[in-house]
Amino acid sequence: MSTAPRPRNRRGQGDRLRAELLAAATDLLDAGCVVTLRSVARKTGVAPPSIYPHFPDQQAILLAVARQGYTELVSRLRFAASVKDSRQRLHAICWAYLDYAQAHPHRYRAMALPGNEVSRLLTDSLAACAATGYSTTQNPAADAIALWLGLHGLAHQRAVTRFQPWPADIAHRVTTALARLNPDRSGVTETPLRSVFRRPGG
Amino acid sequence: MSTAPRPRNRRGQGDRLRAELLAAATDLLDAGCVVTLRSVARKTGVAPPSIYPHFPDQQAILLAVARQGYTELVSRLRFAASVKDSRQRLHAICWAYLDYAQAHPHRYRAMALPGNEVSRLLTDSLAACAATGYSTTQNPAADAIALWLGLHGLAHQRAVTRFQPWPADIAHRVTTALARLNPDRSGVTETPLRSVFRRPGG
DNA sequence: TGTACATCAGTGAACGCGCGTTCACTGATGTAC
DNA sequence: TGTACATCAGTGAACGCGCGTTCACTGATGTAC
Repeated sequence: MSTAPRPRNRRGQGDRLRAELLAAATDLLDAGCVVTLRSVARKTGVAPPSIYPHFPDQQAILLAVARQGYTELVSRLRFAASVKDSRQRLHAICWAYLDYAQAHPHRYRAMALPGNEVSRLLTDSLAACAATGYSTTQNPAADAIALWLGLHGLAHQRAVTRFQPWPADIAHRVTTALARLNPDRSGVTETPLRSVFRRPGG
Repeated sequence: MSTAPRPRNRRGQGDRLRAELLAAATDLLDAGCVVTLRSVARKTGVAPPSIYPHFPDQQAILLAVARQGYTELVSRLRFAASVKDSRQRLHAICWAYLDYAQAHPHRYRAMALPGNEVSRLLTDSLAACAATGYSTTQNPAADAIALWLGLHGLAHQRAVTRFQPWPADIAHRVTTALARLNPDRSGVTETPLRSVFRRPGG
């Protein structure tokens, strides 16, 4: 299975390799493989030293992957933040966050989340929810951070462990509680928990 | 600096080395060093092959460290669960959890938390809080998991990032919200957030 | 329009390193007789 | 009480491997004249 050798970029297009390396590193990470300088080179179809003009060392590659992942996550959150109704907007942002983490668990784990941007988006929606009376929060900024930390806990634990005997509405529980949303049954499926989750002494 | 050679265990005491290896691996992990078979052997003052009678391979060592850490964490939570008042008990458990994670951040990260035992302890206290009227939870078991995930998010993010521009009462916010505790100002310090945390547009 | 040359994009071989794991071994110590 | 022997606790040297990084290089391609 000798693949055709990767065609060399034209003159002036050298930066394309950087993008290819980044994509290869992302693929390796997502596949749960070790991201080494040599594995990235192999995956890209390039000799190991070819990486150096583009990245100073191996951890710079992983850093770039993480940064790109974070940027992508934030852009999805921003899109979710375009929902009109403040309560639905808050839910959309939370769901987008959890979806992204679930879709790319390894990538999510590798991201050292600064959280500032996430919190800012959540703060805006949370403040809007407070203004509309959806939320009883007294401090949207602080509760936005609390909400983000809750989302992170759920997202991370989902990314780390395989079997999760949690109630099906766990995400809803975490978000509504931390956002201090008033009880509102619209669109909420109260799943029968007994099937997936055994209550103590029950 | 040639240290005196480690004295060989007496006959029948061979299992002591296992404990020494485990302690060395824990120290290395806590110090943020790489835990390799050879580094553990070095730290213990023993030749690399000496490990094999005690652990089948390197990841078995790390697994044992993680398991021991989890056991220790749970025992601390159990101790915290001896507090009488249900509300204070819940807080004690949460605080013990966060304290342990903060005291051993690397160890905490290495622990693949099963969470079952943690959730069980939280469920009991949460059910007690509901009975006393402290908490408005309708489903202590499910909310205990939500609470645990929130604690995990906070603990993990604390363990991962250095600088955390979060409000000082963030732990209190996360726990009370997820435990659905009624507002109760007893013993709660409402810290001035403006100093550590900038509100949007403020 | 032709050609010499600089530059660009990437190669191939080699290095030293720490790793996990194997093998045959050593010397102390308890035990059977 | 003495002694041969089995066992135990651990060693030392060696292996093959993949790693990050270096070095001098190659060949295509754009550009100045």
